[in-house]
Amino acid sequence: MTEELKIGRVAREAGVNIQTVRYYERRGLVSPEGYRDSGYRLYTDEAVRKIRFIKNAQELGFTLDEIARLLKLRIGRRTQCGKVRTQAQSRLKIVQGKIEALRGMERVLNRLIHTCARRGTTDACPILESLEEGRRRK
Amino acid sequence: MTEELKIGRVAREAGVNIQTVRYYERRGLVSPEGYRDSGYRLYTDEAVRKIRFIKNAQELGFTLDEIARLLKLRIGRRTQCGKVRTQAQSRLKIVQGKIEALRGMERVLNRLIHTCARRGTTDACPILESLEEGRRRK
DNA sequence: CTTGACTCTATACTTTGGTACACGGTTTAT
DNA sequence: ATAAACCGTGTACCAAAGTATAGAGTCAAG
Repeated sequence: MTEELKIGRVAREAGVNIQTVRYYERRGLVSPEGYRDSGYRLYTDEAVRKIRFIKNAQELGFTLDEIARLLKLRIGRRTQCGKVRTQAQSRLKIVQGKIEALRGMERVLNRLIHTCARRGTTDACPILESLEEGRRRK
Repeated sequence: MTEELKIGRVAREAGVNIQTVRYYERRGLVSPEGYRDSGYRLYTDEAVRKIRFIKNAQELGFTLDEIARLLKLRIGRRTQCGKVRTQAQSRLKIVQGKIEALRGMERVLNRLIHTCARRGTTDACPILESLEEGRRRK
């Protein structure tokens, strides 16, 4: 069976501060499974996974509000499937846009690394050439 | 020839506030090409492109400090090529990591959208299954 | 059965990335 | 030549996402 964890353990395993765990609870992101009589919060390891997810998603430029919406994306017996699909589709577009932008960066960085190996200088600010798809070009 | 732009125009074209442009200058991200006698800043359209880059990069989870480093990545006549390559390589790894994570999200969202179309419910929190590569799996 | 490690709530402070005045000088279009 | 629209510096304020601290209660290992 999955052990019950107290907040300190959860924080340590997820690599965040204890206050952060409580902060996420206030923000509606991660709730304890239950409470002890003393008021101590009790978690399962799902909480640890959630917090790691949050941290990763932040690195990808999502805000806590967006992350909350991502975490709530699931289909229950009673949930309107249509709403979930709509949400998921709009999130998907955002994700795909980010992937595209990052691929632009990847391409430019690769070029920079190789240009470097052979001849000399690059122009003014090579990285600018990424992330500019679909704007006026010249 | 490329016209000279005053700060208001730059801000408008890049879709940010004038104060933001000055803020970026304080942060060492975007500098005017020169000044008028009156003290007015004068820019070229490179500034507009830079600011758009900054905004895009922020959406991808980069901080202003990281973005400053990205913008400085170029090979000059006198620049140590090795240092630039090292930097570029480490940035590249980060970019590729983000792409991988986003692909995980993409996969899960796609699955969710299709699961939705056919039968009913998904498990507890499907999105958690992305962004978890290389940790304990059960 | 005590002592050190842990937890609780509540409040205050911090950092990052901006925004908003206030007050005064400059440009430009009529 | 003058009003509307800009720009300059300086200072203050804001929101998001934490972090820190105080004061008090709880747990668990010897």
